[in-house]
This record gives sequence, structure tokens and C-alpha cells, in this order.
Amino acid sequence: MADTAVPAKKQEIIAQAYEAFYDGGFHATGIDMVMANSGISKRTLYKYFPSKEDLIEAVLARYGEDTDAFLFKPALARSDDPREQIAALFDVRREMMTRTPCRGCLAMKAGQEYIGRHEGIAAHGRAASVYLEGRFTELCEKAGVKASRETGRQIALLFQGAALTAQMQQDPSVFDVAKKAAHILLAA
Amino acid sequence: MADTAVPAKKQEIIAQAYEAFYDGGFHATGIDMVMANSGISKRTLYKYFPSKEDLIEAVLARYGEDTDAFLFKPALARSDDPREQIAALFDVRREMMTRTPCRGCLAMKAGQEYIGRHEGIAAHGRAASVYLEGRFTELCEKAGVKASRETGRQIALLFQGAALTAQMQQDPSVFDVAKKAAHILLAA
DNA sequence: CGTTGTGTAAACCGATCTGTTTACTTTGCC
DNA sequence: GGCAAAGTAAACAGATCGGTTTACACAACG
Repeated sequence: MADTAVPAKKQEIIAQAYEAFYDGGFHATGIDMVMANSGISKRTLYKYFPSKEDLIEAVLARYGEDTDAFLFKPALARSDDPREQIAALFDVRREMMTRTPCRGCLAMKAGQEYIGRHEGIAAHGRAASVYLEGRFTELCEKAGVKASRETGRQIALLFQGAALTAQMQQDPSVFDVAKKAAHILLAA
Repeated sequence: MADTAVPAKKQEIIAQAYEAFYDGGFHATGIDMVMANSGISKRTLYKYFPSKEDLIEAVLARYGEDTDAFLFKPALARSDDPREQIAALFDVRREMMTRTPCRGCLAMKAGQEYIGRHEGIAAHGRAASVYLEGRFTELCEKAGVKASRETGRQIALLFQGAALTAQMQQDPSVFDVAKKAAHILLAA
């Protein structure tokens, strides 16, 4: 096999850790549990990731890529109208829940667990929050909304709140509720 | 001293654990750390709380009482108009941030860490989410909002999203942004 | 004065955690 | 075949975890 820039094994470890941490939380999930029944040895893991925190940061980087690939990209592809694109973001997020129980936002979870404890990981949470605001603000601008920044932030709050509430209550309808609210805010 | 229904020592332990868990997270904060530099011995702690999970549930119960005492009660006291009461909830929440860095919602944090791991604790997170929706819905009803339940849920999403975002970004202005959004939703 | 209740301090126990090391297997290349 | 790279499996080390136990201090009360 040609030399891959990122070894396949490394990607496999990230994928495995991604699921384990998403399901079980970061502090509550040990390294042993990360690769249980996965055929990955601890030695290989520590070869690619010198510490658990390094692994977590890699998982969060992947989470960011996944959010672009599986949330933003498909949602924006559903329409050319920025207002409908915003609505589509809530729809896609809701649809993700029909496949797997909603687990909230991994980057926020990491931020909550590592604020004041590991700056690199906490920064991922902060960045995810700012990024979401930015994407919604950008769409509000395209939609010709006057106070695009404020409206973008408002919709981002709805989106975050919906993801968290959906996780707590396991009720997909919160995304519909949030979508309607976003529609009202866009019309104001 | 007359026999108190709830021993003073027990309350002291809860208060100490409250701060420790709020600051450090639940899994990441050990029992030893809970009572470090507090003059509370481990033995006394385990006398009142047979397990760490029991202690966490007591902390969450106290958190619920505090939310009523320091958020809902003062906010509702600021006005008789339910719309202004809703606005006051965002104001009070913001003011809490000026005293202490925003640490999000403790019950949600607990829910995120213990879903699928400890049902009693996870239930507190779920209950807090439902309770918040209920309180906002109730205020929407009093305000004569037609779709009171839906509007109440929307405002609850804004509130939850704002608490989480405020924690991530340590920016109190998100509560103002959320408050404005709530105002628009109430007028629609 | 002795006893009982409540508390602290600290040693201790077994399990688990992060991380290292040893030993062995597999694979591809010369 | 020989050899280096990359992997698994598992023992191991030191720290820390939740939780128990021992030993002791101190106040209240008969």
C-alpha cells in the first residue's frame, strides 16, 4: 500500500474512540474501554496518541469534519434559499436522531468536562460554539436579514438548546419547535 | 441543639460537594477532592451518603431548590406582567454570571455524564429540562399567548442554549441576545 | 466519672486508571 | 530465507478511585 499521509490504523483508532467517548463521556471512559472488542492494542494507540488528551483532541477534530460533512453540507445542498437552508439544518439534525439516539454535541460535552482542566480540549468546545454562530450569521446575511449577527446568534442558541434538550428528553420534535422559532426570528 | 430534620453536617457536605462537582465535573472529581480543605472526613460523608451517586443526587436536589430560590423566585418578583417576568429570567441569569463565571446547568451536566450509566442521576437532567419548559409555558399562558406550549418550549430552548453558550464563551451578552429573541417569539 | 454520639485523621483494601514494557505474530521486501 | 516494520496480547507499574476500618478527640449527659 502506498504511504498514506494519515495511517489507516490511526483513523481506525479515532473512529473507535469517537464512538466510545460519545456514548460514555470522556472521563468516565477509560482507554481500555475505548478499544475493547476492537482488535486495537494499547501499544498501537499510544504510538499514535501519546496521551488520552491527544486522542480526545483528534476525536474532536474529526467531529468538526463530520459536522461539516454530515450536517452543514447536506443541509446547504437542499436549497439555494438561505432561509430554507437554515430550516434544513434543523431538519437534518432531526433526521440524525432517527438513526441514532441523540447524544448532543460532542464538542460541548468535551468543553464542559475539560474547562479549567485542559485548555486544548476546552478550546474545541469554545470554537464549536463560535463556529455555529458564524455559520448561522453568514446564512442570515445571505438572506438579507438586517441584524444578521444578532439573528444568527439567536438561531445558534436555538440550535444548541435543541440539541441539548433532544439529548435529555430523546424527543425529536424539539428540532421542529426550534425550526419554527428560527423562522419567526428570520421574519422579524 | 434540638434535633434537626436534616443534620447540619449533611447540609455542609452537600454544599461542599455542590461546588466541587460544579467546578470539576462529576466523574473527574473524586470523593477525596470533594472534601479537601473542608474539615469533613470521609467517614462522616459515607455515613450520610452511602455512595458517591447518592451524594450527587442530593446535590442535584439542592440545585433544583437553588434554581427556584435564586432564579425563578427573584425573577418573578420583579414584575406582575408575565412577559416581563420572562425577560427578568434572562436578566437574573445574566446577573448570576457577573458574580461567578457561568458554569452552565448542573443538572444537564449530570444528565450528560450519567445517561445510560445511572438512571436516578440522569432522571434529574431530564426532569430539569422538562421543568424549565413547564415554567416558561405557564408564563406564556398567563401572558395570553395562543400557542403557549410551543412558545414556552421555544423560549426554554433559548434559555438552555444561552446557558450552555455562556459557559463555553464566558460572554454574558448571550442572555441579552436570547432575551430579545424571546420577546420576538412572544409577540408573534 | 463513665458512657454514648458525633466527629476528624489517616491507614488501608481492592479495583481501575493512564501509560510502559515484554514477548510474540504477521506482513512485505530484498 | 532473512529482516525490518507494524501489529496484538498481556503483564506490569504507579497513581488514584470509591469505600472501609482503626484510632482518637471532644462534647453532652446520667
